[in-house]
Amino acid sequence: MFVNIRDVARRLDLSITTVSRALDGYEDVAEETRQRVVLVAREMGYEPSRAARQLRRRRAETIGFIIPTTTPRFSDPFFSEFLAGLGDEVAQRRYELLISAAPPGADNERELYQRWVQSRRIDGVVLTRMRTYDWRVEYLAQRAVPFIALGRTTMSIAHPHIEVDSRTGFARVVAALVERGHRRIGFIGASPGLVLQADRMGGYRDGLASAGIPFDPSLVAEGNLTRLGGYRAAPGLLDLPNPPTAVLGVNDLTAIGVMRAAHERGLVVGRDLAVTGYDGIEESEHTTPPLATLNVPVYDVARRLVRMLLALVDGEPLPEPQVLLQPELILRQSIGS
Amino acid sequence: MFVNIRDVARRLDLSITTVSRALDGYEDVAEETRQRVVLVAREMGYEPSRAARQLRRRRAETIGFIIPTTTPRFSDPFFSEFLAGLGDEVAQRRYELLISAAPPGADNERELYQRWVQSRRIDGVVLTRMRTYDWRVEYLAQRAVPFIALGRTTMSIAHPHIEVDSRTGFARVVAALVERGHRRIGFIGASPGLVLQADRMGGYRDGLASAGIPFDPSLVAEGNLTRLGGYRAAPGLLDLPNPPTAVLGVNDLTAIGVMRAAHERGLVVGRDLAVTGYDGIEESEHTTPPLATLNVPVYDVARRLVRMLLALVDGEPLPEPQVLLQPELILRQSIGS
DNA sequence: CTGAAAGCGCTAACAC
DNA sequence: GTGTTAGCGCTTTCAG
Repeated sequence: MFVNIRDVARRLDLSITTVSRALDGYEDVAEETRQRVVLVAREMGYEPSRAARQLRRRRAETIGFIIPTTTPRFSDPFFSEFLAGLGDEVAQRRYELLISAAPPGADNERELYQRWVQSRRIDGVVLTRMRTYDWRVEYLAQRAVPFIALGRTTMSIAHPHIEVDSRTGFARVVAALVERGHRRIGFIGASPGLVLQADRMGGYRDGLASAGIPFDPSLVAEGNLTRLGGYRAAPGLLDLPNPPTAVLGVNDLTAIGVMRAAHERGLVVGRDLAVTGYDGIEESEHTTPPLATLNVPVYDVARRLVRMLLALVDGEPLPEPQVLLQPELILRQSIGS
Repeated sequence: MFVNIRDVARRLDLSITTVSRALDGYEDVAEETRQRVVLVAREMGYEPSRAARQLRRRRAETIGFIIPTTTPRFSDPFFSEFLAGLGDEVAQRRYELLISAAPPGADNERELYQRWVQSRRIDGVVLTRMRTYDWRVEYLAQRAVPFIALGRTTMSIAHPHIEVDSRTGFARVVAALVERGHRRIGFIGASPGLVLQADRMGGYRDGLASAGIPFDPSLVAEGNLTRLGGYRAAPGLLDLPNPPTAVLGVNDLTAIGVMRAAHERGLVVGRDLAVTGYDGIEESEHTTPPLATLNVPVYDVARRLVRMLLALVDGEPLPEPQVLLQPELILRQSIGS
């Protein structure tokens, strides 16, 4: 049913070696032969068996990514865009992308990584949502499995990564709000084990400090990076006797949940309450009112991560193993005009 | 560096055959031996090489799915949830999910499918966004590659699928709107080559007919299933001298785009204009105001599709090869109260 | 119940 | 330039 290299060789009256090399573009094949081979192979619809090739080459030509999920359904658009970036870059390099999902820190997650590594299923891994102590970094480093991270960890092991400077970003958001007259500014964060929480909360506090506003712990609540998390955490701030006039969501989804809660209380976002997010997901542009946010070029970052990772897989040194990017501040109506 | 079956066999002083069979749970291995093998294998962190196993078994233990993308970034939350469902079910069966993205109908898309099939990279395929004439169905059927579709085609080849009865759903939405006094009801659809467009538009017309409202082509516009598409198509209806009082979006994203356009015109959705969507994505619950929609149990449908597909891969006949589900009508404030 | 041996389809030394 | 050959690591007859 399937055409294999032998069939092609037979048809051309050549050895399978020559066919293999011709198709892989080796130099030591006569140009004319190469062309004939390529032509016939295409005509016969020949495509090398991935399994055989992987076995022989001892390379999976595949990289892995595990989507962090809390509920069984993941639905953070951030990851949709991230996945698209990974997928496109991987495809262009003729690699493949293996995807799975697991709750961060669960046994399940660990088993998945181990299985992928042990079964030589993947040549490298992309990590996101880094944790302050992250066993993945330790495990992969120790096993010498190439990996690249979106964000750094606070661990002693240095690892290649791209970091978006959300700390500075959040400080800038606070400054923008202060400039508009806000003094009571709240923050709805994420799980404290995440580096992003430490960073963004840090930026929030930096911003307050710069403006000479004392930090008030009652204006801080914890969400879980989802709309629902923001929606549920919001009352803790909005129903305060002396509620904040502005709320920073740790990401766009959280902010969207806050907007909904505000709306239900009859508050007009952008007039009675300023709300901001982070990530710059497409949805932020279409909320009512449009959401002010810090935009991260997720798609491009994902592509760049893949390029870095594949260089590592090929054993090439990275010219710039640790990249720092600035998010772009996008002011929209959710903070008034 | 990696443990292979030989290492395990040597350590146990057994043949690799026995190890292989013990781990695969064959009956003809002494229970005591089996236990020893399992124990030592686990201890050594042994996991069979996927490539070798695939080569020998002549099975990839992988199914493929290509996300339909128009822009380089896909961001329809429908597919996030769909992917999560596929991924979870596949993982549970110890299969793998291979993902890529391509614009529907592009050469690129065809090449991807062909490559996957020819390189024996996958054992089966999941299809979505079926087209009225769909070459994929023809190609896969002819190659005897197992596949399962979300939605039917209008082609002569019968194929296993799960269909959500969006036609009846849209008719019910129209009925709900008519009941609320609407007579001028618009529809923003998708590309005419899609079965979903024919179905949902059909349901819209059925609904009008039942209510005795004549069909008015000027109340129909074409989007592209994205927020932006809805946003851009909306003016064609909203800026009419005699604009509709209700608009059906072919999916939730389209509807969200319409809501934004309405908002920009100073219309209050739910009071001045009724808007409805389709899919029941999480976002629909958090829009301002929350969006009335037809909910599809995407996650569960995806899991079920995988179960059906794996049965096909195993050569089992499907007890129910063609499934029809009803979407759930969720009335929210976007159509008033 | 266990082991020897063949071979999945390919790539890469190594010869010629 | 091209061909011969030896595996990659596993599963699966087939003997015993």
